[in-house]
Amino acid sequence: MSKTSLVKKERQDSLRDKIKTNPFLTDEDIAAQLTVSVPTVRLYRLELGIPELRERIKNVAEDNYNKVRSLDSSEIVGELMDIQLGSQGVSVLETTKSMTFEKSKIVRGHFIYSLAESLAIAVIDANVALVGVANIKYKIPVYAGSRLYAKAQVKSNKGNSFIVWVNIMERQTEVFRGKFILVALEKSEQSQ
Amino acid sequence: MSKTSLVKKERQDSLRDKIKTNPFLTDEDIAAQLTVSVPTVRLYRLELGIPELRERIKNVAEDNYNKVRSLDSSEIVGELMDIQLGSQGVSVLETTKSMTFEKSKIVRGHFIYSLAESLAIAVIDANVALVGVANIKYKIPVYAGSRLYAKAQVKSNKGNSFIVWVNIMERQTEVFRGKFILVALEKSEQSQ
DNA sequence: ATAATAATTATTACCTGCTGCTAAATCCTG
DNA sequence: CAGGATTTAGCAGCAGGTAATAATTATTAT
Repeated sequence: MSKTSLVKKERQDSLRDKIKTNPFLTDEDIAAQLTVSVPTVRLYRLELGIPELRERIKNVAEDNYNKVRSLDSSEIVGELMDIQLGSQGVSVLETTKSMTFEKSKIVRGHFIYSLAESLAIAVIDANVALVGVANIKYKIPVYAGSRLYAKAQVKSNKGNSFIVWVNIMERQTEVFRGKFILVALEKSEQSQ
Repeated sequence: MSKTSLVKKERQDSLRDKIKTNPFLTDEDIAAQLTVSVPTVRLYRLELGIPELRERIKNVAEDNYNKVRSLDSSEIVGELMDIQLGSQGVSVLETTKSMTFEKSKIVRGHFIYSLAESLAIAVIDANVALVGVANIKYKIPVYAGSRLYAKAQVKSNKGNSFIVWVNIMERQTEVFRGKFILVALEKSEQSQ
């Protein structure tokens, strides 16, 4: 209400912003940026319910730990349930809110694609395989919380070229189907 | 060389594993799991060059901070450079090591697909759009560190259905091309 | 069996980035 | 100038360590 309150509010907003854009700042860093003392920063955080640096870092780490596993660096997206190299395979993905479009709550296509693509690659009996061509169809939208079953079948194999069909089901409904033409760069140990 | 050395090595391997699968363990937790003392765990970490819990958490957080922005919850994969709704758009993605297959160091297709798909969706003049069909071709492999330019063009628009072509270039070379058939669930504010 | 060596454990001082608390100083407004 | 709001200072204590030293406990070769 008073002039001071406005200044305070502005500073608190600024603090919130700074931490949002960079959660790796110590109270000391923030104090310097806002030109207030460290105790004031702590007071502000307390008032705003913003946790300390280490908590924030931990939150970022935890938030992303599973996500990243599910999409970034793991060798396969989803969980491999069953596989017969060179023939067929099954994998499963539990969809979550973080995979959806905010507006529509529908799971982004690339998560479904990734499930299919990585299964197609896994099912090939080769050390290194790349997708050359993919023809895919999303048949019905998928919402967060669905459990997606992907089934891949190797349809043909001529030399280094493989054709793999992948169908993704949610319960009894097919939500996706795709044909992948893959190229093996290296055959499996078996044949080396 | 000695029997003890083997025990030690096994324990150190086990420690490495445990931390790899769960970097959120304190030395105390680890000590309990290995049934050794806390100082031993510290000694092992020192010998193996594994940093302390807080460092590890920070690394996970930092590693993923940008990635997640680039692939999970952001509305678009890559950075949108230019867009004319309903007509065309350009986005850019810097590829990193974490996007590659470990063995071949080639960028996983789904990152490229995601760049293309999200640009195709962004370029449509609709609030909510979904991919129905995609026909895509990966022309040459992409390695970590490449800067990928994606260009999307809306080729046709009949009712709620759109056809968008996306080409992805690395320098002067086309690495990917795809045709997306999209369906708009809701038209943009403009037409509402 | 025993000295030598490796491996493990204990102990202590110190560090960062805090929390929680109390108290003092400063600012602003009426 | 009183009086509340706001800011700052100062201190004890905490988690999860580092770094260093010393003591204890295997293990092994001889």
